[in-house]
Order: sequence, then structure tokens, then C-alpha cells
Amino acid sequence: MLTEERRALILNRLQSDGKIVAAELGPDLGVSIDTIRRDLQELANAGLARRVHGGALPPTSGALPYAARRAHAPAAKAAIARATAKLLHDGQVVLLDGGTTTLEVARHLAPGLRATVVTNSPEIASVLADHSTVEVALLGGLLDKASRVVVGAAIIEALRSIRADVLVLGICSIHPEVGITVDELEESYVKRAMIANAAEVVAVASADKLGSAAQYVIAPVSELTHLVTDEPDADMAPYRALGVEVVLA
Amino acid sequence: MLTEERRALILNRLQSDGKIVAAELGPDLGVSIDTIRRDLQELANAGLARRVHGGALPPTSGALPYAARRAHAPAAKAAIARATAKLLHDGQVVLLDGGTTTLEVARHLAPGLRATVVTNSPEIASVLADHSTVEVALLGGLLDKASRVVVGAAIIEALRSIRADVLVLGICSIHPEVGITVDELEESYVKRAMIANAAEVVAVASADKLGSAAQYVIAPVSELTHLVTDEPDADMAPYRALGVEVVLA
DNA sequence: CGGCCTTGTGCATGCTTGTGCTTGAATAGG
DNA sequence: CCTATTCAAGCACAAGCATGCACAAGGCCG
Repeated sequence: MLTEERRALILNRLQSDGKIVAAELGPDLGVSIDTIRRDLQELANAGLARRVHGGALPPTSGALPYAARRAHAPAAKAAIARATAKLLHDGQVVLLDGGTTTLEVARHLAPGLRATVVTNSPEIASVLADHSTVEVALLGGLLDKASRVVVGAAIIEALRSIRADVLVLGICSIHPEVGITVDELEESYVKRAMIANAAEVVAVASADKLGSAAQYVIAPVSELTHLVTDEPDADMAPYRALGVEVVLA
Repeated sequence: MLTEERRALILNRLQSDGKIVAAELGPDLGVSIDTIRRDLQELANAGLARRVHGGALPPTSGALPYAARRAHAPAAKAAIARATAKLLHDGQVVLLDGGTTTLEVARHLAPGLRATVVTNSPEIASVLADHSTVEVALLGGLLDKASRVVVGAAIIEALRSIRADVLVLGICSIHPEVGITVDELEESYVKRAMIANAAEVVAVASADKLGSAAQYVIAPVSELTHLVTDEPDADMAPYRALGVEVVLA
């Protein structure tokens, strides 16, 4: 069996089982456990798996319950949110995507900002109801309970009539070659429609999202105008090479 | 089973049961109680659970703002909400108006209720995202910051395409002769459109709303099919005379 | 063809992590 | 105040890990 072939099999198995246990996969594929470990290491580097003690799990934290994602790396998210808020100006129409990091962006908007915020997240709308100067518009449709954003045909239709100056896009997984990906189909439609209707696209991604990939591709990285992240030492050159302005929080 | 996997299971269980008892979870997952304890410790460190003697509880739900209004007569609102929830059944399309009392209704929906809830309140949508069996649809439009509901032309248009089995209507002021009134124009349009598109109309009103009137008239009391309230000794005869079924919480 | 390099693999080596057990302290409830 | 749980800390063992090394297979170039 060829190496690449074996790795493809591991990925298949990861997707069907939802997990990989290194010890039981070795004998199964006829190689030593060390080789499996090296494979998992490679797949983790490519963002296709998340390495844990004893094996590997799917790369996205999207499968986790909502509360878990919200509590994940709160300091990093706040820093990213502050940096992102500085990119928004008076008079703009801001399309604010749902997600735990973008929720922080909503919390950190400049107090006197006079902008119109359009969002698909009920929680962001709740937060911005306390902001005295921004206009808030909520996009309607079906609520996806896992990601807590509005999806479905209605919102795609509603997005058609909106031309936003800037989109703040929450990122599940981003990879220089694969592009921006999510692990749910409906969400991918919504994010794609948002990108299509915004002049600038600012992606917010905590460091653990960088270099990972999920099932559904939304767009290539080159569609972004800005990428706000908190990784101090990651190699951001591949993103810059694609024309993205990288902002370190 | 991988460690991370086990912790995810514990989180799921915490969310579904509302609590974790360490002693009964150990044998269930096939590990010792010490391991469960360590897991709970980790989850508590991550802010995903609150450690208590004997197990764990969900982390303190973030106290949302405008607690002032919500703190107003909470016991009465909860009682009204429970009584209202009993009027809703599987298979119905429920139009759930925004408001502090209707928010309590959302909180008190029967856990296994299989209904579709359509709402104009982002906060109600947030609450129902945690309900496992109801479908949630959010009506889009401009957000009114004072009342925290969606208003405007867009929602009136969206309501046109909805035929609800039952509307749960939040009441600001209700008077047997003047009818149902609110003090904001935009809100009145929305409530009127909701009433027009629902087969049954259940109004929820704490006792202090009874017999008062505000600036903008929405509809006569006779449009209601039910009125849920908590006043034990008020004279409800005028409402009954208008064909409204009065439910005392 | 032969030498050399690269690549992939398996194995041996300490080292780290996760787990169960024991012990003594802390806590809840009568 | 007393008793039964529950907890925290420490210990020991097993599983998992990174690292370095050796060997085999294949490719490249002179």
C-alpha cells in the first residue's frame, strides 16, 4: 500500500467513525503504530485532523456544544475582536456573521460608532440592542441550533438586496491552499452569499483555525481583504502572498 | 474511548440532564470515579461546567442586560408562562411575540414539544436554540432597541407568508373597551400583522397590564381567543363577555 | 552500472500523559 | 456532634509519545 493511499484511508475512517484510535488502526492497515502516528502528525499539520492523546479527532471544534466554543480561548477572542473593531468606521453598512468570535466583535464595537450592522445571529442582535448608536438589522430564516445562526433559502434571498461595505466573517477553518471551509452545508451557502455582497471581507480567526480544513469549501483565501488573528509566530506569509492584509491582534 | 471524546460526552450529558453526578457517571462510561472527577475539574477550569459537591452543574448562564424589566415580578411571569405552555401542542406552528413574559414562555416550553416556533425576538430565538425538538424560525427586519423585537416593512412582508396555528402575544396594555394597545407605532404594525395571520391568539398579560391603555390601538379584545393572567381577584367578566377564554395561572 | 541521496518504515530509548488506587482532610445531612 | 460521602493529593503503573538510529527501496546523476 502506498503512503498517500493509506492516509486517504485514515481520513475516510476518521470521517465515518468520528475518531481514530492509533493503536487499533496499525494492525488493521498492516503497518506499525509508529507509522500511523507519523501519518496522524502529517494530517494534523495539513489541518485535516486534530491530534489527541491516543489517536485523532475531526479538525473542527464545530462539533462541540455551543457553550464549549464560547468558552474556548476567551482572551484571544477579545484581542481579535478589539483589533477587528478598529477596522470599522462611521457610516458603513457592516455585515456581521454569526460565531463566537464575531459575537465578541459586537461586544467591542466603538461606543459611539454610527454604523448599520446586519447580522444573521440572534445573539449578536441581542448584544447590539445595548449599543446606543448602531442601527441593527436582523436577517430572517431558519435557526441552525448547532451554530446559532440563521440559514435557509429566506436569508439567501434577503442577502440579495444588501450591499455591505464590509463583511466580518467568522472562520471555522482556513487553509492557504484549500481556502475557507465549514463543516455544515447550509452554513456554507450563507457565508458564500455574504461574501458575494460585501465590498471588503474581514475574516476573524483564532490561531487554532489557521491551517485546518473542513468539508465544505466556501471560497479561496484570495477572496479576503483582511485576516485578523492572534498567532504571534505562525507563518502568515502564505496568506499575505494571496493578497490578504494580515492583522495581528 | 479517547479522553477528549469522553469529556465531550460528559458535556452533552450535562446539557441534556442539566447536571452531572460523578458517582453514577463513572460506571456508565467505564472509567473510575477519579477520572470523572478529573474531567469535571478540567471542564470547570475551561469554564464549561461548575463544580459542586457530588458532581457538576451548567456554568452560570450569563446574566443578560435589561434584567431590570425581566426581574419585574418574575414569579408571576413564570406562572403565566407555565400555564401558557400547556396550551401549545405537537405539530403546531406557533408565532411567539417578543417580550419579557413571552420570553418566559419560551423557557417553559415542554422539553419534548415538537412544534415550529416563529418569533420576532432574537432573545427568544437564543433561548430556543437550546431546545432540542422545536424548529425555530426568526423573522428578519430592523431591531427596535427599546422593546428588543424586530419591526419594519420587512417583517410585515415576511408575516404575509405565514399561517400560524397559534399566536402567543405579549401585552403592554389591555382594556375591555379600548382593546389591546402599545406605546410604539412600529410595534403596533407588527402585532397587528401577527394577529391577522394566526388562527388562535393567546395573550399573556401580568395583572398590572389589565385595565390600562396606551397610545396605539392594535385590535379589540374580541380578537383574542385566550387571555392568560395571574390576577386572582380581578373582575375578568368583561373579558369573558367578549368571547375570550381567561386562563388563571 | 555504481555510488549517492532521499524517502519511508520499523525498532529501541527515555519521557510524558492518563488512569486507578490509597490516604487523610473536608463536607453534607441527620 | 457523628457518620457517610466526597474530595484532593500523592503514588505507581501502563499506555502513548518524540527522538534518534538503522535498514530497505527507489530515484538521480556522473
